[in-house]
Amino acid sequence: MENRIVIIDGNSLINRAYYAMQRPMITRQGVYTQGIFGFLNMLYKIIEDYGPGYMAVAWDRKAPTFRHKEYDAYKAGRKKMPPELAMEMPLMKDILDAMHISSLEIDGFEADDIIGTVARTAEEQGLEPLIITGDKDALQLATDKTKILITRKGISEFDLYDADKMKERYELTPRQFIELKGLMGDSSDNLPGIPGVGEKTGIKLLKQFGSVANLLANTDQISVPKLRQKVEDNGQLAIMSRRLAEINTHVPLDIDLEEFRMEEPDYDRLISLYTDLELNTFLRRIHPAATAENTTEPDDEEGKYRIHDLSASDGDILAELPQDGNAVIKVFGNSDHVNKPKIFAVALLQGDDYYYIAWEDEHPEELLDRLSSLEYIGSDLVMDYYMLRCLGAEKTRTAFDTAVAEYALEPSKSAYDIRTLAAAYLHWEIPSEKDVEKKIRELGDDGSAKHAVLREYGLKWCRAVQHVSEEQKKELERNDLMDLCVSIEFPLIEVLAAMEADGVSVSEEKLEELGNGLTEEIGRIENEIYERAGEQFKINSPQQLGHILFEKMGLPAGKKTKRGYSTSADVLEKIQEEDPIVPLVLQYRTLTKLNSTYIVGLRPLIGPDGKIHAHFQQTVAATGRLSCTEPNLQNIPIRYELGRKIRQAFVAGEDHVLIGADYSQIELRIMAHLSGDENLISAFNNGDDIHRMTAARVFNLDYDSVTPAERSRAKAVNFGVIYGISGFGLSSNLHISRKKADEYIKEYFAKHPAVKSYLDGQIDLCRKQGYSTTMFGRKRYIREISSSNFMTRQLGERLAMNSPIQGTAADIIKIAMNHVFRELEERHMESRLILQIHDELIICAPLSEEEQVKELLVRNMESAADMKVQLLCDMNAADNWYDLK
DNA sequence: CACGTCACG
DNA sequence: ACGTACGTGACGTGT
Repeated sequence: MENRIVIIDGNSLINRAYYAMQRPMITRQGVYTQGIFGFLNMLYKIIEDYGPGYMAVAWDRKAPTFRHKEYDAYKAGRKKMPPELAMEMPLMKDILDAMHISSLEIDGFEADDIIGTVARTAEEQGLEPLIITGDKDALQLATDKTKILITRKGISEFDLYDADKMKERYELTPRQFIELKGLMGDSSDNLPGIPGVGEKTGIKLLKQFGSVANLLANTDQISVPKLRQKVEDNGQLAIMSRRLAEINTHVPLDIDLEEFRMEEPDYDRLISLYTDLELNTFLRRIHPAATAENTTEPDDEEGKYRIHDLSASDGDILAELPQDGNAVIKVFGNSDHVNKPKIFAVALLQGDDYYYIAWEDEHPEELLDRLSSLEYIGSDLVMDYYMLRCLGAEKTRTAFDTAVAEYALEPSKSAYDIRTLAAAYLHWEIPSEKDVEKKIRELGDDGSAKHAVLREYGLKWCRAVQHVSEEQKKELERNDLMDLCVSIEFPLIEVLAAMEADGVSVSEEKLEELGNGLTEEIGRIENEIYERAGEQFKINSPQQLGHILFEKMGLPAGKKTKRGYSTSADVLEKIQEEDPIVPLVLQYRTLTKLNSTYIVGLRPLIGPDGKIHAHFQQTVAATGRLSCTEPNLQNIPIRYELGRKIRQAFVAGEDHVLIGADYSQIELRIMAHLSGDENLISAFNNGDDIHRMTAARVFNLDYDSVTPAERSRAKAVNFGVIYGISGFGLSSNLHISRKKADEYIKEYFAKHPAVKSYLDGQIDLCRKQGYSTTMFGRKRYIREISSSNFMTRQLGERLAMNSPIQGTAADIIKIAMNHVFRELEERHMESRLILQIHDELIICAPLSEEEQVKELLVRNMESAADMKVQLLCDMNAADNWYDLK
């Protein structure tokens, strides 16, 4: 719409954007961007939806008492802008400037007044104003030409108001909206209005009297005596509130509407701003337009590549392929991790030679061997390796992985795909998988069309990986992270791929049997719960359950959640004795959890080979740990017998045995080492029971007289220390008073002063550097630590204490995995590492290798790091996971 | 898609 | 006065 002018309330929108984001967005340099991010999302949406010909953004710049001397407390109730958001403001204005969108601000006036003035002027000159704000005050500006968009649900949705819609919604004209505010006031603006008059009464009065002035002149006509009294008593407040509520549409502003006309942005500046602010979504979005003139077009040098268009079935393919060295690789295929993956094509880039191998089932036996002789550069290589390994490749060595490298640089990011990285590092636009699929569909799904598309896409991909990796190498060096990548993370990739490809054997029969038992029991309990409740309801719905327990049955409710009563296990456990329905509900929860997650959820993930091939993800956990999905094999039940039985379904298979070893107290040992606390070190090196020892020290007991209950309390204290101790946390965990918990902590630190100074030191260091570091140099940026919000800052401090410990443990077991994998390989053994559960490794071994594996597993794990305290493992063997204890 | 809940280390 | 233990993933419910 060419004659549409969009006028935005900048403060209102960036505020809403800032608070709508539940997680902070911060760049590596520590610049907050969540307000900008939300603002831009909204801005782009408006431009797309309305295509305005003109646009301007208005900002508040008002000394509070300048205009409204009458009422000093005006807006005193408003919260000050947090510094995190304040630092975003100049950047936001820079971005708008680069977009050639005018920012309007005048000392002494609010954005509202500027908006009102611009809208009035624009309307007089024949334009159609559209006002965007989160503040309902602006509704008074609506006319038949001027429309108002009010944000809803944060900033993602809008309600459109014009004069008609106002009439419909409020039964008032826009001008009467000012009168309404005069009557009801506005607590956020600290406008008093008439006490006791809200929206309902206000509208009723205005329908009768039309305005505040008319109302006050005719108070005798107010039918309700109490209301009449209130109006008469507070007439002055209403008049003042009304005056303050009215937006000034005549601020001193020279308006030349032509200055607001939409223009092409300054792409260079915008790209540099988006890059610095790590706003990759927007970088990508402006890219197609920007590249045309402003950045290196990645395609213009494509001519320099020698394209080798090959087919796996070619007799002489081996002669065509590189013999050795590094190559960028991208394997196209389908791997759902249940069925055997199918490779469709392999793309390789070595120097200026680009090889595209259309994959055929018929191919020389040596083809996979040849592919095993290269070292690879890729992006998320574990996927490529998984497919190659499932088809028989035995070696998949890594020179570089852009996803893993980026994770090392910044482990809390949400996306590490090459599209995002290419946009961030190179300003290149790589087509998305979706675009590629669409293109293939359009061309018809025959093989040659698909190959044509993938051949082109593969080269783009490989070139992006190549260039991104060069940039990342510099960054890794600058940040001392190259070593972590080269000696731990990159070698681990093929270990994970092999673990995924080998998979874990699962007995479907056993699972079925366990499932039947559960289903039967669930049915019984379900009926009993319905009987006791007197009705049927969804027991797993916290909302419905809360209604039944706390309203219908009148049981004492504990904490509340946003939506109502909390029905979490710790709340229910406290009222277990009150009614037999409570323990039944707890039991029902346990059983349905086990059944739906670990029986029903697991079954479809078992492949035709009788195995589960879970994904081990290397770029998810901010501390450096691995994570495991589809299914998560790192949270298979163990603590309680009933759930633990699920492990019976995970089996070694015929003539095989499972061998598992787990580190004993690895995190406490790491803390002993890092802090250098002599008491802890000697306790560990003496082989003492550390929880018992802690109990003796903290509760002033004799080591030998510590009871199991005391030991268990001490264990919670030890965990507390690792998690970044807080009195509240410990007290709620142990169900003791806050005071008692504080005493324990005080006593712990008194007995372990080195631990205290170590943890304090970690907080200090993190505050200075902005990140925490593990023994092996892994970093985690912790912006929370310099937050102005107390809660957030405390969280940051806990993270600063915990991350080096949890992260070092992650480093150590990764090193052990690398060593175990390599030794099995070098000794040409058939045993396979199949699982990692944070402090535990499990190998599936042929019976003939059992003894060798037991030795090598423990040896490699215990020697993975050199510390002031010994690393010790417990080790077991059995033909199923349950018996591995 | 967010939330509450609960499984693991 | 704030209202918290650290790190994950999957499920069912309800918007």
